[in-house]
Amino acid sequence: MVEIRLFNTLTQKKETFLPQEGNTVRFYVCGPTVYDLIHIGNARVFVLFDALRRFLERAGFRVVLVQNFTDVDDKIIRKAQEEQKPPSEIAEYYIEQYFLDADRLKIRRASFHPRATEHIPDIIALVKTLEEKGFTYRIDGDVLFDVSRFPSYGKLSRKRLDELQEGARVEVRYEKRSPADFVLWKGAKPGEPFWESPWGKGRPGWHIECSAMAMKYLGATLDIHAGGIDLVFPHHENEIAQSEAATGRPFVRFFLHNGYVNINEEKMSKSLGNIITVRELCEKYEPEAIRIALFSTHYRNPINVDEKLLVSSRQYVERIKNFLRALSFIEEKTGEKPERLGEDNPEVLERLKEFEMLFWQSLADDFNTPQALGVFSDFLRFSNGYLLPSQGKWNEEALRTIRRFVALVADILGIVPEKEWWEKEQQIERLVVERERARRVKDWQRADALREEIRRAGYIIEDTPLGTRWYGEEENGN
RNA sequence: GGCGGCAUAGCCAAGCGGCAAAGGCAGAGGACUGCAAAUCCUUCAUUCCCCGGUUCAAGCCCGGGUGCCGCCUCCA
Repeated sequence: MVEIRLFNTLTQKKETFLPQEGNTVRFYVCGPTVYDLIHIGNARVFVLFDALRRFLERAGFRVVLVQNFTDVDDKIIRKAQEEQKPPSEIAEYYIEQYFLDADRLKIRRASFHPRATEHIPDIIALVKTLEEKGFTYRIDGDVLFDVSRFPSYGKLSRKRLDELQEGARVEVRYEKRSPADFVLWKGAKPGEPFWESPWGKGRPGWHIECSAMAMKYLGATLDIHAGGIDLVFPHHENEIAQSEAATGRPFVRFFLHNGYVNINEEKMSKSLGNIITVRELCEKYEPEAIRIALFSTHYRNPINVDEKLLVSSRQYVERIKNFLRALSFIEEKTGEKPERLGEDNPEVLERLKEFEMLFWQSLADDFNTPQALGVFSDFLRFSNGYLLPSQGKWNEEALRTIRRFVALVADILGIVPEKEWWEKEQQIERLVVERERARRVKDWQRADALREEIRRAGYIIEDTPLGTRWYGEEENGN
């Protein structure tokens, strides 16, 4: 197994990754606030860290992945008021929508998807601990965290409290002791959802839920905590403060943050009105193409999503499909006639193993997906050449190795079209067989007519010395 | 004001001191083919924003400059 290195925001360096204990990886990803459909920026986070998790699993680790839902918060309450519905209904609805989109994008379920509202007692207990240890103070119905009591505050984002004060142009509704102090428990205003607590009716503050749930499911110290780079400050900084203040132990060993998604060179934001939802993206592009687009830039760099990128990614999916067709075709033909199976071919096997190793190394080096895609491209070209019908003979182990590598890539990156697509393909087979019959009697007119019919179904055919293959034409989305 | 990032071919994008600068998309030529498509082969940056420096050796390190961008405020 190769050494896995990951860039740790805490140290600003690539470090060798190993779990704190045994081979279990305790992995927490900040999930969505469920007040709207998820957008491509959210998708980058979830696709990325789901893939990292799959990679770790293939590397032999047992990964416990926790991804929360923030299901009580100002934005949800606002939306609920606008729509005249209870906040819980809004949250429930968008959680369902999240899973629809996530499934569509082939994002696997986390081990746990805890919700803030289902962990109120845990949150209250955590705030209480902080209060008992003297890290809090109260203003009106709110409980605040006193950052001055936590000397290493700012260690993640490399900010100093005095600098924060200078730059701060925050408008506060009351006098906090420091602008960086943040709310742990928020007193309820009329009409807002609330829970009973030692401090009266209220709800969790903005950061405390992640600490409470992360520690509940994963223990005091996480191996990996991940999210978008915008969460570094203040969200993750605050999580560290409150968690470590409460437990006296390090909260996170590796902090991983991915870069922004820009749309047509602009930051994606509500105010610019350039949000692209996963929902609308999926109408135009298949999930594999979207994933390839997201993987085409290293995760820590900003990625610019535009039509060009998506179209180029779609072309790449077409290439993978063509390769899969060629592979299945040869597997079939060698299955039919075992004499087409040749003897050993050490150079081919060696080459294939090299691709696998390079692929693995790319991902092990701070999850360098663009490089991994490069390796996969080289593999595709090599394999396509090997699978040329004119080769005449193929080695059984080589074919198996090719299959195995594709399965590995599919399993980790999820960029290989799967069953659904393949089954659809089979429907076309009848027509192709019929056309072959026509060609055998040199009935070109009939053959071309059949080709036209196949083309209308969205497929293009190709004649080879071993018989006819067929390809999808410019398939997109769905 | 404080902190950080990025600048590589028409477009996208790896590269983290060492043979002729990955890969994708687009483009060009060839092979194969009844036609066609796919595929394969070849080709496509004497050069990595600019200027100095370190080194036997630099997109890769150091100094300076220019240009983008982000964070410090809810945000993935």
